[in-house]
Amino acid sequence: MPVKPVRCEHLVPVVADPAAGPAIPAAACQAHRVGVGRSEERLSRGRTPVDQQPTARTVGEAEPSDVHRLGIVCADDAPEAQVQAEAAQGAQPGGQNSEPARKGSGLGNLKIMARDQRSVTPQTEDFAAWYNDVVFRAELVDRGPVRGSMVIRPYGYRIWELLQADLDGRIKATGHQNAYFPLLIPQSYMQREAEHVEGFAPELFTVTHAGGKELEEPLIVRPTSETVIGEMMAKWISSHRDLPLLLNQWANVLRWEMRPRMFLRTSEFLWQEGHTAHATAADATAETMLALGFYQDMAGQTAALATVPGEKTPGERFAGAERTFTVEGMMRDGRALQLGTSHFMGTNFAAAFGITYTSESGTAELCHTTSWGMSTRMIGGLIMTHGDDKGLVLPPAVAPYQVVIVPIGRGEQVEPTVSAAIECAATLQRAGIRTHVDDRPQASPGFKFNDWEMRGVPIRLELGPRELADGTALMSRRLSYRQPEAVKEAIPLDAAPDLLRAELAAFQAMLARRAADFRDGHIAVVSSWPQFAAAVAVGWALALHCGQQACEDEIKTETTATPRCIPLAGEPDQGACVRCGKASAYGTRVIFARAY
RNA sequence: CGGGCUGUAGCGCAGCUUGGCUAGCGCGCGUGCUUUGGGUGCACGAGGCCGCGGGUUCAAAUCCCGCCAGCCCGACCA
Repeated sequence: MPVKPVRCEHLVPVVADPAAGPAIPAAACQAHRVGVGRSEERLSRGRTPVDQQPTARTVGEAEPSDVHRLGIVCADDAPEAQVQAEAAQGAQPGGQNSEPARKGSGLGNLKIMARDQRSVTPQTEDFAAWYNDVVFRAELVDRGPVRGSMVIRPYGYRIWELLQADLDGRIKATGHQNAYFPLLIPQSYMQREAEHVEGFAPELFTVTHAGGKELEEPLIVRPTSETVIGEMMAKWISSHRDLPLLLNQWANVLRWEMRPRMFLRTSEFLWQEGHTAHATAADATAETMLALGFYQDMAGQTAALATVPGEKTPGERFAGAERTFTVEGMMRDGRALQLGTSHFMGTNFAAAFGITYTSESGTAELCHTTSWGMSTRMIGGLIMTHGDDKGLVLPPAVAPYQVVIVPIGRGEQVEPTVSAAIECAATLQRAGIRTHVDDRPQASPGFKFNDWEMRGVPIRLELGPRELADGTALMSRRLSYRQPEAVKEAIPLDAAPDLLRAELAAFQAMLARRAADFRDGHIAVVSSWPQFAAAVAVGWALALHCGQQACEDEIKTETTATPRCIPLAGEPDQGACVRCGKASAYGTRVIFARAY
């Protein structure tokens, strides 16, 4: 992935929006937490006569192959100018009704709750509040009863399943096999690799009692599975013929979190962890890079995220690893999010767990191991990369519903429009397009439009008497290529499957392109400390660094920015450290950014 | 764990300063009518251990102490 550096002066505010009105102090936004409505119940209760035909309602699901087909699209479908226009578009304030609420005099500003409860906090006003509004209102998650826990609701879980299916395919296609290892790990296992224990000690959950009695040896709830899997690998590997051993598991892990944040930092999260053992360091290194490629590819092709792959600096390395690699994503507020990570362990774990093999020449040798993971955090990355003031924006490849059909009609027209919608959905479904019919009788069309836009559905079709008469549907995109956004387009129903497939592919490409442009526009090559500080305030800084831990710490204290990675594609460069002036390390520039 | 803020109906809030009427309002929810092409309107209705536990008082949503939870800012992290 090429890093296109721009000069510092090209940096722009994260979201340029002169129309957004006065900024409101974050403290005042307290009042703004948005709760979760009951529309889930509504969905299940709103039975209509037409609904007795169960085939049609949210008909089926696309085949995994369709997901891949949609996911891999060319990024050049949308002309640059349109993409630029979109970027500006995304920054516009949300729904039509949010305007009156935002103006208002001094006192009004303190009472933000005066704003329409139906719209989300604008990103420019408070990005964190915006994020919270979106995850709850789009019904991706709900809060669990225990601090730091998260309930992933059906709409959010479907996104995870789509990501999962994509990555699982990539993992299996390269010869890895899925397995499952236990949640509970003897405490002694954790202690065998010195750095590993030390690194994880502050975040461990420990089980001290079972069956009403205190355990002789406490159990650890896995924060990651290197230790159990290492133990099993030692048992399973004896000859070079057993290598490489390529394992993966989909699992939950628990790590105590001081400051939970939905998807980004919760005490329990879902992930995939790959664990492999190899004869040589070269093989293991190649594996490490292969896995990193999974994440980079899936982030770019499927999630439409813009990333920079690189190596972690020693201070950011995984506990127990020799080298750690990462795929860093750029969020719309200019912060970095680690989307996937891949570790070369050398022989550290092999030595700790006795993972050895007999070589061809008969000598006993230590294996070289790797591990790599991608978690539900990726969903947070999706939200913060594509979302706007109307709410979520989902790339078609991971959208639970790629198309939502809103039947429109009153009185006697309800039945025919709803059945037409259901029929249309069935056709699209057969064409591999995930389609949903919103036939809630009590909600007005306008409400549904806003609702599905908030939930990020890429394409909406309106089907009313007029369309029925001439065999068309009115299509509108969550983000359009044209201005003004509200433009709707009539499409012939009989050509809908092909047309929509193309639309979805174009939409996917447009998002990927937009994200890449945003990333490139927010990475600045900096050569002085003031430039550095300015750059990390709004985006990423590409800087020469001495590599000293103390210097890193100072940078962090002063700017809250940390080294995110040493880009793999970084051009050779050296000189004075941007902070302390000593000779630079790493042979190339390092990305510094504020991170999640 | 430190600093700041907040817990009253599903959600958003008022009431608390100065203790006392039946604890209110908006949205949402239910029923009926009316409506439906960008967040329909009207009527009626349901819904509240006022975060939890103690204390002061004739009397506590209101005052005092403790605890718990959530949000924002710092140290940790996929």
